[in-house]
Amino acid sequence: MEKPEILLQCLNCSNKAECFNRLSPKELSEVAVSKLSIHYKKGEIIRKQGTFVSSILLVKTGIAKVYKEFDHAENRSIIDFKKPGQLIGLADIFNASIVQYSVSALTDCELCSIDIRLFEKLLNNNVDFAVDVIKSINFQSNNIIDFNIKNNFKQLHGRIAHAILVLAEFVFDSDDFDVAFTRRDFAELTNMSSMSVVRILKTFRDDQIIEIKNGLIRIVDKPKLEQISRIG
Amino acid sequence: MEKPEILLQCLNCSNKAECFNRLSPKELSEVAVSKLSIHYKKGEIIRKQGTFVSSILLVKTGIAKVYKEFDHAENRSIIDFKKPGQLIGLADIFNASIVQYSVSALTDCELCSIDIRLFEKLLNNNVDFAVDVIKSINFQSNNIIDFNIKNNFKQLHGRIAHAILVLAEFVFDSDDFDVAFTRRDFAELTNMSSMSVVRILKTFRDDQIIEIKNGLIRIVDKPKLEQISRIG
DNA sequence: TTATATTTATGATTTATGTCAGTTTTTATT
DNA sequence: AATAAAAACTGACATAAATCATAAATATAA
Repeated sequence: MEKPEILLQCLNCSNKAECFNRLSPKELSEVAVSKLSIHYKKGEIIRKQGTFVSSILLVKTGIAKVYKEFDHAENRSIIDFKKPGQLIGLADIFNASIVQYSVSALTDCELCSIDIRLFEKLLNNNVDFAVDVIKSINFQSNNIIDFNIKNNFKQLHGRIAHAILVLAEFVFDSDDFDVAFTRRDFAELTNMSSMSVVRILKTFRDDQIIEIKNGLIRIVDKPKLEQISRIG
Repeated sequence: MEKPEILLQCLNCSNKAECFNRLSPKELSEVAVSKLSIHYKKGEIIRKQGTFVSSILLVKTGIAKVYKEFDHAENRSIIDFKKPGQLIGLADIFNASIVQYSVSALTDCELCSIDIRLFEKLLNNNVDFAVDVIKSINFQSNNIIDFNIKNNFKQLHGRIAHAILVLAEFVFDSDDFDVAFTRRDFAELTNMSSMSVVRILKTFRDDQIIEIKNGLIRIVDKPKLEQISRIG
């Protein structure tokens, strides 16, 4: 018996989040038939803090940034990035029914949207799935907390060095960024003013620790960057 | 048929974490017979970052503080507090097998220790239990992240005001603290130097926003404190 | 292309916060 | 009660970092 194409789409998806491997074929087909595929352009808002939770999203391509807003969005703080294979919205599960963090597209993104009721049903019926979700949630929040604490202990130079290293290793998967990351993004990630970010990126460039071409960063002297991150 | 006393202990425990209500009597009795009851004196280390995970702990009485250590413990950052009914160690589940956060007794504490293997077995066998654990984990980590971001946006006066309000509302459950919270604790919670904490608590006292008697804080002018927290 | 908005850059200045050194008070221990 | 140890306090000082003002460079739209 031939499987319907729509099921194969999810079955063969190479960017599936790990936990979906715990679903039975029947469960996965439920996801497959009801999921929505959406495309976001760079800068578009994917999920807005304060709205009702309606879905869990899977990043298929692109990178999304997760941030918290305060005081009518004048103040923002970037707390995480989502790349292919990662789920957006796990932090909202069984918590409030209100979205906790805004998410926007750092690059063009393709996402799959899964109805939150289906997702919670799967959790309630499949303990392997639930256990894997616990694993993901813990992994994510421990990383967020860890980044924040390390950031807090550093002075500005160390913060930027640390942020660049983390972005290279865990977000862009390369020392040669192909994603535009603005000074303001750095500021919102590291809790400093964008003026200071400008200044410090400048000194890093002058000292030939990084290169900036067309607004894209490339790490030139990684050991130096690691040293600055450690001591500063 | 009479239930054995040891089972009743857990069944009737008034400080049980919510998720244990999802366990069957048989499962709860497994916990009851294997759990260990431990007493810690104020200041003692309950759980040490970097060691192997061996247990999940339930706070029965007292308050514990959760913190992260860096550079051989010279730098510490308090990230959470645990009070009766709350579980310690959920962040370590299915993550690494290494304890992520140190925990020490802020006051004398009575804890129940549950073998991590039993706890993970229960998770794997009881989906209602697992779902409730997801709920707890999300609740905790969202609060930690929220506190941190708010703290980061404030200046020193606002940080201390915010910290005092959060401690009163969510940790000590009273505007009249009965728990000694040192200047250094404030510093490690709000990411500032203890000298600055001293100064600011002094101005709060001079301005009759708080009272400090025997080292214990009492909130006198809550609206003022809220205002400082908001604007500063 | 021009026009407009956004981002980046830079110097001068102010402010916030940490550091250091010394003193007093409180807490713990014998 | 006496002693030691830790915590809290205070002022002077240094410095890190934000703010302001303004210009240059890019990106975006008409």
